[in-house]
Amino acid sequence: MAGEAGTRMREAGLRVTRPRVAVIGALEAMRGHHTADEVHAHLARNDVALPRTSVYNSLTALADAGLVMRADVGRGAIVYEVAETWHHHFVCGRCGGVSDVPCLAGARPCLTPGEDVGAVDEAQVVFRGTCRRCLDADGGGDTAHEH
Amino acid sequence: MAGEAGTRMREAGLRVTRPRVAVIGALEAMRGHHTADEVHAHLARNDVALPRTSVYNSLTALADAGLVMRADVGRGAIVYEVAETWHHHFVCGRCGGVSDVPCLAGARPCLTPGEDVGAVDEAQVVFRGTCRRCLDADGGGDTAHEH
DNA sequence: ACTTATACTTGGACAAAGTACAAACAAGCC
DNA sequence: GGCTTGTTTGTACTTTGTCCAAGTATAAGT
Repeated sequence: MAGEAGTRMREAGLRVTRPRVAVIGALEAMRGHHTADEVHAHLARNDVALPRTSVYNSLTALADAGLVMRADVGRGAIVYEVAETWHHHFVCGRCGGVSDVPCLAGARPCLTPGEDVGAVDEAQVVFRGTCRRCLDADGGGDTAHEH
Repeated sequence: MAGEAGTRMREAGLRVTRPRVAVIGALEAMRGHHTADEVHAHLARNDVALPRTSVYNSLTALADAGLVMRADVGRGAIVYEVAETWHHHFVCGRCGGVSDVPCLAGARPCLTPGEDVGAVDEAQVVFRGTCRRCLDADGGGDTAHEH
């Protein structure tokens, strides 16, 4: 598992180092979306004492190499996850939870701007609203939007 | 102009206060996308000394009320602009510039997730890539993408 | 296996962006 | 004019992330 990640790193032109292996391992173990700090905490819990800076460095390197997916969902911090397929995110404004939304196209960029703005590498969509759980917990009473 | 903004605030159930009028006025005067700090600096330049906190408060209140548009383009800070029509953003990874991309649908939410995730209020799309100006300035030399 | 170049790590300090809180203030209603 | 309550304001603080310089270890060369 760690060896497999190492191979992918080497293929991406990255050196296989302890922090990177640890970080990608943590993301695989945690599943879902996590901030740099959450990765750091998870590692600390598992007796892998990496400096905060190293976690940031590793995440940046791995994300740039395409081994993990970086998503800014406007929750304050950027979240990372192991990259399988390209997808989008739904953010609940009430509980802050992030869930995946499969990308209809599957490939990047999955949308194109109507105009010529330059070279588009990717289009990230962030859906905002209230998740099903918060909706249910609330009884669905005050759903009075009037944009 | 300020009166007109005041009316809209009152309609949105907000009190019309000096900081809010000043902030919305600054955004109208500046046009384009600006961070809270840029608004603060603009006001300071025009002899309107608001505390940083008040700028944040006002922007948050105005954005929540729908009078200004909040966009997280992952440039570090959130940018605000006066809300006319719903649109998306293109962020240049080289120069950090933000440009508008008209929304094909025009109404919110302009996209829907394929799945049922809850109540979706809006879908914000962030296009990332290299803007035309940077592309031209570069001669298109090192454009080596290989996702 | 030994050596070497250099990519990477590490720690500490730093900067930016935003939030929390409590007291003072003022907008809107009577 | 006076009251109620939403806002403002200033300070302090937290969170998130970057910079730097010295040390370390990876991968390649011999």
